[in-house]
Amino acid sequence: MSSPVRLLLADDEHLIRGALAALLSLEDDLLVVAEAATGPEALAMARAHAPDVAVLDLQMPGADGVRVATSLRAELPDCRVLIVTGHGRPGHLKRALAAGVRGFVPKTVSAQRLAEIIRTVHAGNRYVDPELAADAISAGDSPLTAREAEVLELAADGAPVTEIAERAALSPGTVRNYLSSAVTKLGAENRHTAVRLARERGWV
Amino acid sequence: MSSPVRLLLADDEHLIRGALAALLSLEDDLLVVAEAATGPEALAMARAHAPDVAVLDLQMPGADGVRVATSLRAELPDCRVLIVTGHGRPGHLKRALAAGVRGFVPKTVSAQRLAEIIRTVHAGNRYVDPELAADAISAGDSPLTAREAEVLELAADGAPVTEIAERAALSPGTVRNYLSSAVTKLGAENRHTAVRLARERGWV
DNA sequence: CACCCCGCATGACAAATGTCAGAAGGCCGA
DNA sequence: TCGGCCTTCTGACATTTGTCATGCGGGGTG
Repeated sequence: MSSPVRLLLADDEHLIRGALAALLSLEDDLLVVAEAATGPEALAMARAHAPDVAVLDLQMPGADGVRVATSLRAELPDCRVLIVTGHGRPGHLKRALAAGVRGFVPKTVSAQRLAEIIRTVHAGNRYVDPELAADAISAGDSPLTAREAEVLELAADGAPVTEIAERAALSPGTVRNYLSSAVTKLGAENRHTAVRLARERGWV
Repeated sequence: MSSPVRLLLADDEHLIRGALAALLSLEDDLLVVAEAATGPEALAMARAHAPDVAVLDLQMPGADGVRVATSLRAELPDCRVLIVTGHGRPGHLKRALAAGVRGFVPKTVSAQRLAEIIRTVHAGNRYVDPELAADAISAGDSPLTAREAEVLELAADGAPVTEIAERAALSPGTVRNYLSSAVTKLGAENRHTAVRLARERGWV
């Protein structure tokens, strides 16, 4: 047999990360060489250990999985990235693929499946959970322009228009226009439902 | 040594549940006798296997951990309940304790710690994560009246006042008054940030 | 019983928000 | 080069919120 697949595991929940490390170590062609709890930590660990495959949680403090994947792609092009996620939003998948991620799976898979998928990814193939893929396709592309999405994101935590305008360095009137067009494009009643809809589709 | 502690594991993420089961099985005084992926399933499994300790995820489809705990308390008073959660909101802890839960820990603990805590809970003691406990104490009690909380909850998804009024069978003016007082009590800028704050503190 | 708080309501006012029209400059593809 | 789209702005308007004063009835507590 050839040398084992060297893995980096990143997940902020110690319980999951530890358990996963233990389970994957049972497979004798897999070897966990590093663990991380945050985005930056994952990056540092990757630099230090140059793993074959990085298994990243999508939601982590610091920088999310996709962001880490982007940096990784630049710094360690040989390191394949596999993203695991609790609740898979359609848009995240698209972003992940755009960032050069090779695999995207929900946490509902079993450890056996995950081990197989790690091997698939390591072999240079891609793997995307069929259900998530179907969701992503049916959700379609975002109808929002870059600015509309940006302004909508700034509106996410309920900030008033003046604050959004400040943070986006735009005139308040412009902000309201973008918000208005985003709301109509999404078929929402107001900016807040618009934010929710965009979130659900992964467009923010 | 006495007979092992019989465990029920409930978590909707197969990956975590399986990994956890494997890890806890390594401890020779712990025995996983049942697993479940949803609230109702957890309940059915508990009835069928009468475990000593039920380890429940807080967020599960069907019925959340606290709901399951309440039912369990009535049907199987001898079954101790331990809740594990990803993001621990202060209010959840309070609700859980009120439901007779014996332990409450975040998923950031290690499997070793979890095993110890399971033993603690099985021995009849309680265990609450110190950090979560501190949060809960500092967050204090909800300053909202029942109606204020109700209206705030209905406002959560960005519905306009008229719709909230309809759904709550209240006059629109009354709704606005409740919203207004909730907003001032929470020190928020508007209803939406108020909803977010109340969510963070577990008051909705 | 008087008092106070809560639930519920109304009315009025100021501020924020949603919507529309119009206009200027930049960039890109036909 | 022209038309179309995106970005950015302004001004005006209707609607929705947020806030406050005030009123009435009910359920406790002292």
